[in-house]
Amino acid sequence: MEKKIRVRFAPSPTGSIHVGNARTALFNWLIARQSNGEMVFRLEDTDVERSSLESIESIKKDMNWLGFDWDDGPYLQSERLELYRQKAKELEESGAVYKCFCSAEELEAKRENQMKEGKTPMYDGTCTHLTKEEVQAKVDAGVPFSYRFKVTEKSITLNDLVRGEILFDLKETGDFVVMRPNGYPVYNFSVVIDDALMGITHILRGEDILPSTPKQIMLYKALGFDAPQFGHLSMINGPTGRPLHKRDGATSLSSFREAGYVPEAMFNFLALLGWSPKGDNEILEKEDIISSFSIKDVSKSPAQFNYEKLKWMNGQYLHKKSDEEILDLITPILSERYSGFSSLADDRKLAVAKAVKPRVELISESVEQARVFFEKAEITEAEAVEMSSSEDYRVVVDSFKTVLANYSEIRLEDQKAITKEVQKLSGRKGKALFMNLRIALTGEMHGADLEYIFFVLGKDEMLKRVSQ
RNA sequence: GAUCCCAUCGUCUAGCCCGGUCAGGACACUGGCCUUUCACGCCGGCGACACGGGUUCAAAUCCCGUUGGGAUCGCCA
Repeated sequence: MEKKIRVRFAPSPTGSIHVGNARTALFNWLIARQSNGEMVFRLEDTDVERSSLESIESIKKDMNWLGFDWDDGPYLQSERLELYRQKAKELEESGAVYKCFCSAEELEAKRENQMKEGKTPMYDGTCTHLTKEEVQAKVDAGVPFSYRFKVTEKSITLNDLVRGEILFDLKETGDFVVMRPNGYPVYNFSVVIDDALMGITHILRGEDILPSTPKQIMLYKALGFDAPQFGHLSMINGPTGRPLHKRDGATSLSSFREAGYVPEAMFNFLALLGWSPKGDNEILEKEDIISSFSIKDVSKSPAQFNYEKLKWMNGQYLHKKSDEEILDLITPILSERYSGFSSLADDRKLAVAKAVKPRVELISESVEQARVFFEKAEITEAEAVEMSSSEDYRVVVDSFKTVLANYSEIRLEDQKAITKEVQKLSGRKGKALFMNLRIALTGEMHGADLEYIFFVLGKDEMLKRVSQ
């Protein structure tokens, strides 16, 4: 029987989740959920300088928002330091790693030199040749040291889940550090130990770490562990076609949440970033994505983050929502922006939601789309200006006032009858009737259905507006 | 410089493994329909196999090369 799939999401808590990481997390989560597997949540906080508690909270919040859950963790690497140190000692005993006394400055200088000479920068092996006595002497003298892994293999083959077989030439790979002098492990070391000990079977991650995968494979071997299955996902490009960068606009998950994107849309969009479903339909429910996702259908080439399409997709999800759901979403933003919103009766508020729904792709756009219900715009459009000074306009408005006098309360279904009466009284119909009414009431030539405008504005407000 | 990855409409992609369909879909753009306006929706249009060789009756698909883009080479992750 196949071993149960166990994946992990292991961000470093150095800020809010980036969409690229979110996509990676999603793919891992998907293969776990579709196979009754497990998800481990681990925080790679070995970089003391950049890690923060706030970041951890914001990551959890983002994950919850998207609907990712985990079965194990969160683990903090900073709490497992003893483990890494112990493993480093074991490797030293087996001869897989050795103490390196070179200082950061020396190494930096050497590296620059190698670059200048056009050579591949790699460790020159200075400390490999130290005798036991020399090592002991330096340790006694208190010279700080790191542990370096001795690369003996000439090449490594990786069978990548998305890229197939890859052969790495290790001739130019120098011995690399696994433990820093301060006792903290380097990424390559702690991931391997944690992934192995936590029983991770599949690792889907960005292709930016593809080049360090052979190092990790060597570490697995040296430590006596079986390596998991790796799958390297392509990078995500920004609108310029270059890797997505902060200057391209929003890149953190939280910024999308704050901009009014709904999690279903984000989830769907992220899934399509490199993966494509079998059929023609791209709007997919979470359950559909879970059941149909396959790592085999993941693209090898980079995907560009298409903000336009995300927005469209968000609109698709918004349009599918009930009026009540839309009302819940727009209430905070509209009550803040328009003082009149809160005092509206519930059925009027719902009418606003109904009117706004098909016209927005982003909840934030409801401010603009609902404006008509709270403010009359100045008539600026040339054609509107022209119409509003016509004889038709005066006649329609006068008739409208007359008809309105017979009403006290306006119900949603009254609009038809009212306009019918205005038509009879004014003798105007079609555009001359409806467009003039619209302009008189809203100041604009386009916007929500008159039905909703009549209902939400009510008699008094309409009278006020047409007299302006 | 070295190692590795990638290459189909403007963008994301299907098709490639097992050569033969007008190279299919989505966003964007655009024409029309629906609608008392706009929006939504529906129907259509525009638009791509990076280049060069080879194999073959036939190549987006198989092979070789070229070019272009990207990642990495760290005591960051």
